[in-house]
Amino acid sequence: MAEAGDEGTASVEASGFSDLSDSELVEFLDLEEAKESAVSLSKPGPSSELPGKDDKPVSLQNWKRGLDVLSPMERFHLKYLYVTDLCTQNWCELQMVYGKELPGSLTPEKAAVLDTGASIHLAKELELHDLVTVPIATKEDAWAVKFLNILSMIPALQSEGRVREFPVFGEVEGIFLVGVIDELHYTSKGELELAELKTRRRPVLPLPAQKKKDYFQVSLYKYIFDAMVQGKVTPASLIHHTKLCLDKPLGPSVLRHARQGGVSVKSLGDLMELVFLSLTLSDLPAIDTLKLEYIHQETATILGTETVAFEEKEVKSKVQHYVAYWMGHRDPQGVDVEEAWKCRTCDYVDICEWRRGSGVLSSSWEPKAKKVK
DNA sequence: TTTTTTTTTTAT
Repeated sequence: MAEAGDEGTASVEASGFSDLSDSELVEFLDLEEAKESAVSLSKPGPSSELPGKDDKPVSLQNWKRGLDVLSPMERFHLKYLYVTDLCTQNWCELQMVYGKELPGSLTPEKAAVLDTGASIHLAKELELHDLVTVPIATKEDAWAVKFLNILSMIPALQSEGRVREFPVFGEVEGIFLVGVIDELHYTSKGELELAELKTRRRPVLPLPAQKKKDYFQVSLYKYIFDAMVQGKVTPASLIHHTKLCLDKPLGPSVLRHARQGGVSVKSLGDLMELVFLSLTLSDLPAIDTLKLEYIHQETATILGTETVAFEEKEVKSKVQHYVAYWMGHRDPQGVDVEEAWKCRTCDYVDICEWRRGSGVLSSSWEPKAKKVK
């Protein structure tokens, strides 16, 4: 399968400070506020002497306030979301928001666990097919590679009965979602099954809260995949959300890869039409079953296998609720008090507004508060 | 914007 290489990324990211848009500047301001909060949380000083409150020019404050009307989609400059964004949102909406605002920082410990998981997934994929790196220069190239993958995976699924890393995309409740299905295969009964592998550092099954998140993830995949094979995800919708330029010429390495794969295509538009036809005319069924498998990273012991029922109504209403945040129809929420234990693994626990606002910081959380008083 | 990779710290 083809992998998009990251040629050209450097020049994109090297854009100068002058390119900074208004809302990007606001993000920096927000960041400073967050730092202030963290400081005042750990060592509260005399409240009237908090610095910097009145320093900002009035015009700047008004400007900032005006930009508050931007939806999170606009504020973060997002054209679409990843399936896993909504899953993180399912775990804790505020944690997801902080992750978008302050990207990057991972503890080495956590990074190592993620890395191991990624390697196991890669090894699984390599069992099924080779990987080819295709250098890309534009987002059009990147999507072209994705399309070429779909074009080769559909016949592979129908003839060999199994593929991994199947790309999915489509509009759900007004928002465009993009993701990758871990594995699709036909069972002995001839049913199309989605299998999602979850590797775990410790040899125990996840808590219900995490299982719920995983159920939601596979449910979203089915929702989008089914829409794709039913012709509900149109090239027009794809173009509308991703703002792909059909007239931008594809890179030479992408064209070469297409040719080698037996796809004679001259433009991205051609390719999209081809994908649409292949998806809808290949007799691909909707996904019949959703399976999750949990294995131990170190020993590869199977910890458990679960089959999930697809509850369309429930998935839809959850997505509607999450989308309401992204569209700016409501503020983000933290976890309920009974799920405050999630905060223990959260990188943003020190700056989290939710914890201060909802009484979670009361005696049971900070026994010190009692002593001090 | 190339998606995803996975959750701790015990002892009661």
